[in-house]
Amino acid sequence: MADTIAITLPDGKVLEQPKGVNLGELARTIAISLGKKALGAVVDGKTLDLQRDLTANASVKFVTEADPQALDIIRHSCAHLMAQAVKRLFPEAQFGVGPVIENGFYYDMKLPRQLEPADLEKIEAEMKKAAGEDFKVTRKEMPRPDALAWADERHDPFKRELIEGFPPGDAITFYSQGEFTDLCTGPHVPSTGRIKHFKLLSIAGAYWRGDEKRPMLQRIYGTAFVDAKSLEEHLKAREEAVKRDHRKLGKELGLFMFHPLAPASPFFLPKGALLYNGLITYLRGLYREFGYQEVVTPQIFASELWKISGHYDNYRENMYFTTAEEREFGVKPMNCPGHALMFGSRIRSYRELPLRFADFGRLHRFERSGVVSGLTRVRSFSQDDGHTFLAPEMIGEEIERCFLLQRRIYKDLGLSEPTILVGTRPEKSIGSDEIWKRAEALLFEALKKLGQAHVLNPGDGAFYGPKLDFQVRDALGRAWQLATIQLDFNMAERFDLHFSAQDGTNQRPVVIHRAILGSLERFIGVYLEHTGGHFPLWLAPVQMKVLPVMTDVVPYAKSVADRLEKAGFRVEVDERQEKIGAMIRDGALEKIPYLLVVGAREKEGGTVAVRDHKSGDQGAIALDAFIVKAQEQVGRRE
RNA sequence: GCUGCCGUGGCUCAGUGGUAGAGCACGUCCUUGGUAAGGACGAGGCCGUGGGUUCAAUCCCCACCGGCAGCUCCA
Repeated sequence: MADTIAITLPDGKVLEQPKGVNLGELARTIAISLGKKALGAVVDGKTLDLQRDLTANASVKFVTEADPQALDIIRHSCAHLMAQAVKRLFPEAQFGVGPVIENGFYYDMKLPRQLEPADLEKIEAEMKKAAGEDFKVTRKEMPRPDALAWADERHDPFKRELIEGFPPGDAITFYSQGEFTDLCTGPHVPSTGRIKHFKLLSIAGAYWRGDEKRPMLQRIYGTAFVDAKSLEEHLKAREEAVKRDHRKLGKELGLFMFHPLAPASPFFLPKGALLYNGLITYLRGLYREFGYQEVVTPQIFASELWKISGHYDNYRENMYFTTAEEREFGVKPMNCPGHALMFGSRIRSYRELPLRFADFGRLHRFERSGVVSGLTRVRSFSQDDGHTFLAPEMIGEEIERCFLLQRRIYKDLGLSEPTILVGTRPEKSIGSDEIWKRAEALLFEALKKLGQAHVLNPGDGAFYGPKLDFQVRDALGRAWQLATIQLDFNMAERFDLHFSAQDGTNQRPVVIHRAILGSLERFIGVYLEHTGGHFPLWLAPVQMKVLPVMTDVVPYAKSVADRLEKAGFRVEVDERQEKIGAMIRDGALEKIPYLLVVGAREKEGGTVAVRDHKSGDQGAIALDAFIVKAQEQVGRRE
């Protein structure tokens, strides 16, 4: 009985097999077709190669192209295939790491010369060749000294470093395909012929081990899919994403611009300013509802403030400084210290709490030149910033309030669900264990109460308290933090803030920092990509444009625009002597929600022929009726 | 900041060691047109900036400025 094992299949069937049965053979035993289709197997929850043997009872599910694990296996093997091709073309190549990432894979390598885009095609061609040779992929374990010898023999210091980093007792595994062998834990496809649908995408630099003090390697990004259609779709989606790039849309729609004399600092053009201020007006309405009081605070503070707040020690290299009358001043990178000064400017009572300050103040941060990008990472911006000063027992309720505000705003703006990251206590932190535990528990409680999905990000809290970050992705799949809710047990201490509690004692307030859109700039960037520039009626910089069919009706078009303006809409009239088709085309390209065509017929009947940017020609409707409908639509924030 | 790439009319982009082109946009004129581009003519460029190589540089080299991708960073 020791020489057989029981294998449980996904359908519950149990197979008795000799001990040491090979997974590939097992697949063929179950069905010839499965033997052909299988790429690997999930054994007791772990994904393994088909060449592995089973020595104990196990539950086994074979991975075919239909399974989600297939993609990872294929991509990882594709990274190896790429390395094999590179090694053929550049025998001196040294390799770093080549992992699977969200939409593909990459491999870092040191090459004798800089790669050019044309090289990708050559490498790809070589990959196709190696795949066509359909090498069997074999796994073998090596003792540590042999593994190190292998790395040295290949003159591959990076691999050597990786091997040295492994725990001494562990088996070190290698995978070979044809003439190529690589250090790897696998799993991999059974043979290179199984990798069919792939594409190399880009070349970039990347520091060895992500450390900017270590050498920079060349990184090739690529992707692979199980079938041609998925690959095609993915490549197409990438192209589409480029069309939605907010920098392109912002230029095309005349929303904002940049100038070399103010690097990384957006200029909002009239239409962009309408959008910007429209968002602020909207937020102000909510602030009244949610109990925030807006304040206006200085732009520049004496450096003493930044020494109190800790920015001078921790954040100085990201700040702008100036000296006047021999006194050093710093431009604010954040609003919180200013708010702390306001809170501390007089004796505070528990009756005033929670005290909520909101601030749209302009912030400046010196971001390193390589990190700035469009509206998503800028040096001059404004946040929908708010700080609540409150007694510790109010934290739970206040967090919930922040959540309600966030949900309301994201719903009104039609944003997709953000990923919520919970940053818990980092290694370097201040405050007692008790208060941290309590604060973290309160965050989790609020998440639970509201049924919010979230991801744990252990140790990612601020040094002064735990936080929630709300992440969304831009058109190119890059993640951006928009909202944040942070608990702060530090500020009251540093600024010596206190309030008179009900029992007559002085107590330290806790501070909650929160921003819902994050920065207006970044939000507009992400929102542009989210909407593709098709803003809802209530936010559109130009909500409607009146198009006269011929010059005779321009006066009527103007009177229509006048009525609409009086009804509160942002309207333009196309007075060019163009054909109606051209006006419609241009209006559509400007992504204006409503185009109102007026000719003799409309003038006669006091109507407008409505063209909805989503559904096209809607026919004529009385102007009054249109105004009512549009106002209702604005009210619904559609 | 690091690695690489890029910088030509307002925009999108061709192009060449002998001081420049297209389409769109713009202007004028013609056209009075009904749901995604009517026509003709015209104006518009220190070819990012500064050095160098050369008889000659928008083109080659260097530096700087700005942008893009990735890395690192985002208290």
